[in-house]
Amino acid sequence: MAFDGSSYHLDFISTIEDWEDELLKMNGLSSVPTRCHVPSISPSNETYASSTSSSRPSSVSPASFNSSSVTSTSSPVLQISPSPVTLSQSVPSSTAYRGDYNFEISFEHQTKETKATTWTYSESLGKLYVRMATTCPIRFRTSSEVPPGAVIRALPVYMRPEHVQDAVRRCPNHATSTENNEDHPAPSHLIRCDHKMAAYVVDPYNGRQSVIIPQEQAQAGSLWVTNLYQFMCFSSCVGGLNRRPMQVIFTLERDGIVLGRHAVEVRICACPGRDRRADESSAASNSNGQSGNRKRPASKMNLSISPSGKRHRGEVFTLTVSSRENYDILCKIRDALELAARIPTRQVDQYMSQKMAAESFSHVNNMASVDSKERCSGRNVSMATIYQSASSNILIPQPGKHLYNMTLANGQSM
Amino acid sequence: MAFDGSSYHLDFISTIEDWEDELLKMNGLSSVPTRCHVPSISPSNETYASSTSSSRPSSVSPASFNSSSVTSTSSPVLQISPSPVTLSQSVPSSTAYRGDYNFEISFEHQTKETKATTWTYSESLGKLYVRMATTCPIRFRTSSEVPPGAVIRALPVYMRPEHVQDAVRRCPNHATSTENNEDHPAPSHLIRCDHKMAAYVVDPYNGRQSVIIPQEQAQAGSLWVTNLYQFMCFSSCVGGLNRRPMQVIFTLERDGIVLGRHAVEVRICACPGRDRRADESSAASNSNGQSGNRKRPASKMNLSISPSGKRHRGEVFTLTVSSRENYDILCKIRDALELAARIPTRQVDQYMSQKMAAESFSHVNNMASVDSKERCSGRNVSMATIYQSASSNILIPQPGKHLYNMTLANGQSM
DNA sequence: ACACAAGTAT
DNA sequence: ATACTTGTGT
Ligand SMILES: [Zn+2]
Ligand SMILES: [Zn+2]
Repeated sequence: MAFDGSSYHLDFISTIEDWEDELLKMNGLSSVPTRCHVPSISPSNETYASSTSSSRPSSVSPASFNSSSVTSTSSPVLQISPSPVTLSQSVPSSTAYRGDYNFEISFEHQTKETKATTWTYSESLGKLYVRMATTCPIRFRTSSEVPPGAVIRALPVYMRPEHVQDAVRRCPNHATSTENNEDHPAPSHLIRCDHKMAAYVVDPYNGRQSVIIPQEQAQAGSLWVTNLYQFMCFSSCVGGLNRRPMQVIFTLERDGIVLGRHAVEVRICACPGRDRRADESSAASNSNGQSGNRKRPASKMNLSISPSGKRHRGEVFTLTVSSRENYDILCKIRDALELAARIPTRQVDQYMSQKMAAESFSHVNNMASVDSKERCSGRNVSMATIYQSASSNILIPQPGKHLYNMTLANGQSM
Repeated sequence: MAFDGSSYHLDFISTIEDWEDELLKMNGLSSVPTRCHVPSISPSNETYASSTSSSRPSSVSPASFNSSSVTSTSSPVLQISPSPVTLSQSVPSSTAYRGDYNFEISFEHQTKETKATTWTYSESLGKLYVRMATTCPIRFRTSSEVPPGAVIRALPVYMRPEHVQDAVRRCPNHATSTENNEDHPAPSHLIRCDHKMAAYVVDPYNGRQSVIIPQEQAQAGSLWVTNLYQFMCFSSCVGGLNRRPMQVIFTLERDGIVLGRHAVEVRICACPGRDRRADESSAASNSNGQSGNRKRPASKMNLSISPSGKRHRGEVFTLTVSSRENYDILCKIRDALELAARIPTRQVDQYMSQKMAAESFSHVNNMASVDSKERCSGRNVSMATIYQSASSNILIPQPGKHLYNMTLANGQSM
């Protein structure tokens, strides 16, 4: 029996009995003869219908995008035989069901970080917004008398009737990338759980992929047990979820019997905060008469920006430089100058006033600081000056009587 | 010998000699002993470094996204041994070269369909906009005396210095999808040619994929031969081109020798018309005074809301300069750099390719001219270099052995 | 052809 | 955090 620190590898379990033994130990029990709480699980490679020369015939025929030509991974995962209630029906139930053990899930109340948060849960929409491949804590509660050997399964299911029958799996891009997949037992699974006992399951009959972890009792004084989940594709991933709304069905199971169930719609995206806000406001605007928010400025009505000043036409000057390093620098500078010339006057003004405002803080008392207005006029040094300077090497300062200081914004990559 | 009606399958050619025989027959010649005009081509499966149980070891180790775990396809393609001039250099030349046979390419003049067109070519930008997986006619011209056995190769190459060394290939999603890949010999190739003699080639040393077709003489009364190409990923495909600008290098070759070359930047997108228009108007707004078109609705945020463009970073570096003249110059440069940093990547890329195109006319024979690609990397001179240069006065060029020339657009008012 | 959606660069 | 890019639905 061995842990790999994050997720369970079948490499280290010779049989499902080992997993069950470990599970029971966690519940303070020793291995018992009846190990059927996860019925008929038998280890096997996760195998897709594929054109590879895999010697093991695959019984999985996933419905979604092109899985038939996806390479077979050699990652060990559990393959579970029919678990009628949970998996093998073509449309798993998503009905909330507390059950006899008061199975509940919830999300931590977030500490006011509404912005660049990695996940956020909308109570009003019952929808979780989570950034791809980040860790999202989900809390589970059961009454204390849950029999040992129970597990919590997380199963993703499409919400629209047209798609419910499709198994939810990662898109080929993400499933076959090395990114995040190194040493992971189930690269093609959308949902991962950081639990060390996590086992990745694929239903041989409908190809649905899920992850199970043992149900554990909350620690003393706590009602909730927190488990860490990761979602490994965007809801928008082409060839995968492909913008199809999806929910995760969490079931408390024992002996293949569902003891409790809760479903949460999950949107996996790059900007959970933005998207939640957008969803909630559009929901608000149509549920009540809140004409409140339009989503869009009605297109081309947009006030067009003033076209920037016209540029004189195509005359070209040639500057000869006798050092490669200076040549490179000057190329960069020329490019910056010519690009800068494309910026609308308004933006330049904005930049300038920012600059001036910023510099009112940066004056160092023992240095001469050129007055902003005066400095601005520095912009009018003629290009010829620089040409001359560069080509005649007079960039060598005269041993100075004054020190000027100049501030530069960070992040300038040259 | 058999045709499949659209592209050439190695299934039907037992050896490259068959391909060559056919090629010569098309040129009105019978098979001849010397078949080396496509050097050392040997048929083989295209095989990626992969974790599949393919018994055939792969010599190809492509650079791009996750190819190492992509399934091996069983589609036959040609694998070409080193063709030094064209393929095996890590950065293939893209210099236009008419050569002795006046090799030229062009695009049909489009019949006013500016809208939902499937492809459009911008003469001003030298850039082709084409919808993915549609057929795009490209016209080739050579003088009539081209020796028999010549081929035309289409090789995609990334344009930015950071990516030029990556082989351009389809993203895993599209490469492994069944869509468009049924019976195609090269599902992972970005570029397809509808020619019945098309042969798909992969360089075993750098993984670059290309397609070759025989060069043919124009029909009587016509200068041009039209060939039909397809581009099988979006320029934006995640895990593939991934928004990286790309060009296609067309070479006229015989016996592995490049007889002529032309490169065309290609953007594969969903809306060629829209995107061309966007590119051209952003280009126009800089190069001439065409106040005509704005590029952007100017994001009403800018107009209505706080002008307080906050510097996210706010870090400020202070540079001391001991000459007033240099101080003025550096102020100007700093402003240009910081303004230039606000320009969207796309516009910068466009500026760069215009620059490169313009310079192809300005090469002066008795001056060393730094290759455009190489020069681009000059943009990566770190800011620290300039700081250092400016503050330690090392802008003094070493008495040069080379003269570099640099062109500057007019109208730069400093 | 327009407008939205949603990842990403800045 | 903002706003641009770009595929997609209508
Ligand atoms: Zn994905
Ligand atoms: Zn693609």
